[in-house]
Amino acid sequence: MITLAEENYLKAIFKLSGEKNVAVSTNAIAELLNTKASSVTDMIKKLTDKSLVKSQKYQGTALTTKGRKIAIHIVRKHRLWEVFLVKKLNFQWDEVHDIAEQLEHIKSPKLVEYLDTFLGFPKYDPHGDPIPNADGEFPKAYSTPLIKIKTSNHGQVVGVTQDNPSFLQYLDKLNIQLGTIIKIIEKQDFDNSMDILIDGVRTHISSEVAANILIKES
Amino acid sequence: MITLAEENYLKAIFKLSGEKNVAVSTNAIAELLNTKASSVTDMIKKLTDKSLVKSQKYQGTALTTKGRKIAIHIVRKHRLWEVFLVKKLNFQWDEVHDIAEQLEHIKSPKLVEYLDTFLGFPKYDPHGDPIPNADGEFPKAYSTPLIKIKTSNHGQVVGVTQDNPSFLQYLDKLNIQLGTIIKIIEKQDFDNSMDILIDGVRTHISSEVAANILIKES
DNA sequence: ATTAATTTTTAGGTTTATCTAAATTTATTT
DNA sequence: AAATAAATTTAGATAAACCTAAAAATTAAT
Repeated sequence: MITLAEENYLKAIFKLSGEKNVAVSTNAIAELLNTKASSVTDMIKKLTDKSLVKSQKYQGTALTTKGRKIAIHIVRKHRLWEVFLVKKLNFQWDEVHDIAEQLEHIKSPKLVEYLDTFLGFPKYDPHGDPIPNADGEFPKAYSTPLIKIKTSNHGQVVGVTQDNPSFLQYLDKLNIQLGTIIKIIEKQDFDNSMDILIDGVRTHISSEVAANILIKES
Repeated sequence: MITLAEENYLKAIFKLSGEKNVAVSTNAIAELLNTKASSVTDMIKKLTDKSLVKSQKYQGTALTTKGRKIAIHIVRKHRLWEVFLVKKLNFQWDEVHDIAEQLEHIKSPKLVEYLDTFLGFPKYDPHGDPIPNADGEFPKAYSTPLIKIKTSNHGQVVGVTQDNPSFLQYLDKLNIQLGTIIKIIEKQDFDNSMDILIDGVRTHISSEVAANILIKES
């Protein structure tokens, strides 16, 4: 049995080590979890005993295959619940994080898969982050949500992750269609909105719209 | 802040004391929560300090208005989540208890109300149990335990007062579901067991089973 | 109305996940 | 390369929620 605290540590190490699964420092984990380095050392010992992380004294900590699998599963749950909260319960996308942080710890293998089915197997969460499938595989990066594209980069619209009429009509009005070339001019940190260039015309769009447009970078 | 353990104690005391909010014994709480009487005594002290229960040494424990309000809110969440799991995610009614037991502890006032709206403000959960509204009021009760129904009378199954999987599966086997019409044919005084008629078929059930089936007389 | 049985509480421990403070190891400066 | 700074670990405590065993209070039985 994996405790709630253990799950949070695995998730934190996963977040810090990213794709490459590099070793992360004790202090980095402590800062992310708002706890003390000594507490982290204690927990790392426990996770090591359970073969969920590999750690060398003073040299940092990395997830084992087993630990990584669990971490990805928690991320999967978190992002699926976020989709549920926004798409089904009509939460704003910036209200859902803390609730998903609780829901991600609900234990029931069936629940996650039923929820995924109910939501129509979404590939991205409301923030544009990719949702791993039941096998822990992330969607291949043919496309990236517009919101994740870096300033001054550009790419082609290859899809959307929302299909309600008002959203699509709004895209029409912005002259955004499949194949449209979009360039990021400027991003606002405080609300994640952005200025983009479409056919030489500068337009401002909200983070919510940007999260639902899929781009193939070029 | 109320902890998960505290919430479970409040819910247990609420379940045991029922409508009348009578004092319940330490042992009864311990048995329901699969814990020891000494642990219950410890927790009662803590809940007393927080003004959530009132307790007299050796004389039992009852909820305060504040404690009762919290307990009812947990029941509300539990039952709304059960509706979600059965109606939206297509779980069977006998699979949802353990999951709802986890979901009921998610903290977010908005979440419960949005969920209620999403579900269309249901009045009963999949087991026929009433769902209190946001103000903690239960829909008016109109049911009687089968065991209290007089011989030769009949009525319709509108709920159960127990939701462990083996009980529910047993009901399935007896062809007893919500809406089933049951007539009392004969009662055994010495053990309170009874013979009943379901769809023209005579069946014998124990008092324990009869005590947990809610009937609307007709 | 004593005695016996049961229930409840108290006393003292255990485990999990924290913490502070001190010691140790590694990294950075001069 | 020695001294200083920073990062990490160890040692010892604490609070929550549980436990066992023994003492105390209540209830039931003779």
